[in-house]
Amino acid sequence: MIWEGPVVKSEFCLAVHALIYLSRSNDTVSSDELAKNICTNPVCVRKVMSRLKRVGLVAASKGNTGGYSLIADVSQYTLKDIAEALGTRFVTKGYGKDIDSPCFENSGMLSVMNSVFDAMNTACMEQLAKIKIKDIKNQISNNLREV
Amino acid sequence: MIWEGPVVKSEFCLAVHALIYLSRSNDTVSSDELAKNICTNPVCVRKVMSRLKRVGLVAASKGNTGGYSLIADVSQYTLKDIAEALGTRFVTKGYGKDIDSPCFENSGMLSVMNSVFDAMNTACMEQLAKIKIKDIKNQISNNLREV
DNA sequence: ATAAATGTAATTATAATAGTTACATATGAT
DNA sequence: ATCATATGTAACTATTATAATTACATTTAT
Repeated sequence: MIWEGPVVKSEFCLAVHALIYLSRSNDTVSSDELAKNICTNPVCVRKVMSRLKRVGLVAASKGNTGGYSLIADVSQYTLKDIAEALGTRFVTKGYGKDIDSPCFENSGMLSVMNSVFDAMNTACMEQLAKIKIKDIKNQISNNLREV
Repeated sequence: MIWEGPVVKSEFCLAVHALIYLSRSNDTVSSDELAKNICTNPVCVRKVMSRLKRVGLVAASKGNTGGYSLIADVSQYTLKDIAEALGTRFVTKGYGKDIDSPCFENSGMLSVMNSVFDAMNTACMEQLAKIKIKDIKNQISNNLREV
């Protein structure tokens, strides 16, 4: 059975962080090591990484010397690639929590607003398509230099 | 003292819904009536409407015959106008919940990701600038016709 | 064999959001 | 004047969403 829950922003961040960490390592990296570096939990790491693996963004190996590693040069991947791999939605659907309330089911308001949220989420994805992992890495090193 | 909390998506929806309701009414409308129509709470309505009032999108009057009413024709307002009036952020900042964790404060990762979120939120706003209240009203009536 | 890794279900803990209560203030109607 | 009824907003509670943890099955190099 495969885990198919909704994927939220923090998992997107985790993925970006992990991919950059992997790109700096020559060896495979375990979920424990990644978790320590990202200040999160190994299980959260594995949940995210297993999704990246399914889409072919990373390789995972089990056993004593196992862990995660990159398949190709990740620098050219865009943030959109990552978001799509995870199924992240930055603007969720739903009219607050009253999705099934009688006020909306007949007014059409819900579906209209949902299409607005879809359009916004698409706009987010287009924005992410402009940003490559490489760009994030460059900005980080720039920041470090300033410090 | 003025309420300055974070404004979330559901409050944006509430505002859109309320403005459309007001545009169909000739009289002033109380928060009770609006709440009933939007399936929410009168206090939530008042919190949102008081923000719209501060920006001049609606008028509010107290007393026996009081309530909310439109100042000008709201049809030409865009959804961006409403979002800005409320201070709604559709893509929040912050790297999950670990904003102050030691993993980010020195890496620059947090500020880099925050600028990504800012860019996404701006993209959302630009998308909303393309949509007028009038468009939402038209779509609703179209939907009603189909039913 | 076994130690150590991933994969994921199930549970618990925490944070974000929505709803409610309470009350101060204002105002039109009588 | 007073009274019923409206907004404005703080403080609290309830609910939902998200993150972290526990547990364990599976895999694999040593």
